[in-house]
Amino acid sequence: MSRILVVEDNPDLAFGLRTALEVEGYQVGVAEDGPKGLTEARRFGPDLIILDLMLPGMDGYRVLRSLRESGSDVPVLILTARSEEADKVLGFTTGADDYVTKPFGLLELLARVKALLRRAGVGSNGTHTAIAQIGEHLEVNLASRTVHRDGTEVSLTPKEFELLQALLKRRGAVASRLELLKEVWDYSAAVMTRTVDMHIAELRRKLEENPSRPRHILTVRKVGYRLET
Amino acid sequence: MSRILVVEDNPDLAFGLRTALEVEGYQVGVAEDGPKGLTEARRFGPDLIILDLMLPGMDGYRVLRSLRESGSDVPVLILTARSEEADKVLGFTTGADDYVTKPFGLLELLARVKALLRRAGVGSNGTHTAIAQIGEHLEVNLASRTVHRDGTEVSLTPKEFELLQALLKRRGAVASRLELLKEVWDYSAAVMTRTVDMHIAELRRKLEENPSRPRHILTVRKVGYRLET
DNA sequence: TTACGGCTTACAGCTTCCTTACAATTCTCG
DNA sequence: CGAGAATTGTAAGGAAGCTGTAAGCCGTAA
Repeated sequence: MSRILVVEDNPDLAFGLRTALEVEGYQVGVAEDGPKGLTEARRFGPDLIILDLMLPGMDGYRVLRSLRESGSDVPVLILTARSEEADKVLGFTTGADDYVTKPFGLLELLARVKALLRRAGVGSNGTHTAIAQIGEHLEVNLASRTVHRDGTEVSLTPKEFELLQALLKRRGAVASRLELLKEVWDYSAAVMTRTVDMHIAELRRKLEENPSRPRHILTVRKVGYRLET
Repeated sequence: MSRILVVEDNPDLAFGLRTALEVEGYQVGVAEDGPKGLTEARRFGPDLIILDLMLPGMDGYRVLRSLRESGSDVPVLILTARSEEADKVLGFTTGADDYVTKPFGLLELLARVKALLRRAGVGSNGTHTAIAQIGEHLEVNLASRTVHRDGTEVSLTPKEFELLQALLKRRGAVASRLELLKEVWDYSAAVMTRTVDMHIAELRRKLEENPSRPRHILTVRKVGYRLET
């Protein structure tokens, strides 16, 4: 399912949005201020961001601007109490995709979210057209099936790339060995084998700065692995 | 410049919108009822449609629905006096991309139009260039179906040219063997055959400087090929 | 008939995979 | 805290799989 990041400092509103969005089947992340929003946008890799304009510290415009300056193309829906036309125009000019003023109807908001995701070409399973970032150094391009580390291409074998893709799909969450076996190797039974581990080691060797002390492809003992971005 | 179709029966409002949009540099078409809107959508080929919901005869929802049913993916901004949340949700569900209620601010509307065009990936002009460049040395002229390498013509067979065209359509992204078979050979089933590979080899021989070390027509193991420009 | 394009087949060469064995690490329990 | 057990990391080699490419057949058009 698609991933949505809510950047909102009001805990009640944030909770309400998270709940409503989760009921709709989205994976939701929440950040309570601007800088955290920017960090999460990179780490969480959302397909859409709902951004409050009135944030403590760094206001929403600045968040949006630095998001766009960093090359992100993720759809942004601005949520705010300011209903002046000039504010709206400023929001759109800065690179927003929609602008909803409080108080708003939840159903309308959900409908707008869905419309934005539809337009941005995100399928129901979060088919990113874009490039996924992992940490500071790694970029994964799903369309061309290439991976770049600090700008230079790293060549992965087909299995390695599929495994990375499977991890990426679950980024932040654990991928169990069985899940990975099913998805990458389409095993039906839970054959005990070290195949997954071996390919993980290979990925680490190619992608991690220090393969013996991985910072992105982490081990979850007794279960499987987790990709931290 | 982008083309915008306004479907609006109120002449004053239609005129106002047309003027405002033209000032912004858009090419504007106007239709005063639903059926004409549909006709114009096909004839005029707009990059965006501004659609009033309250139209004589055929209402806006029906226009939108039959537009989408006919396979059109053009962004649609609904413009209406109805501000009930249920109406908005219905609008989005039917396939609208934005929903603005009257009375509206002209600047806001223009900003929303611009945001929609941006998101839909419509540049400031059309996207149809007849000549495609591949690297430093190759030029592909789609209109005359010729390929030039360093200025001198390379003769491709019809199949070779179609294959190149299919790769070109996806430049940067992977084209799977099955996709290529479907598109160039219109195969329905996934017959296992080496035909694609053979023609790729032929293309490389004719287009690449060093066919055994291709720089443009790249192999993506287990999947297919990728054209890098 | 000849020339050409298009397709299949065959095989060589290379890449990729998986298994196994052993090392290293982490956990558990006395 | 320490020993043993469980779990994960990793290197290596043979087997399997994939792609590149040459050769040949067939149908069609000149």
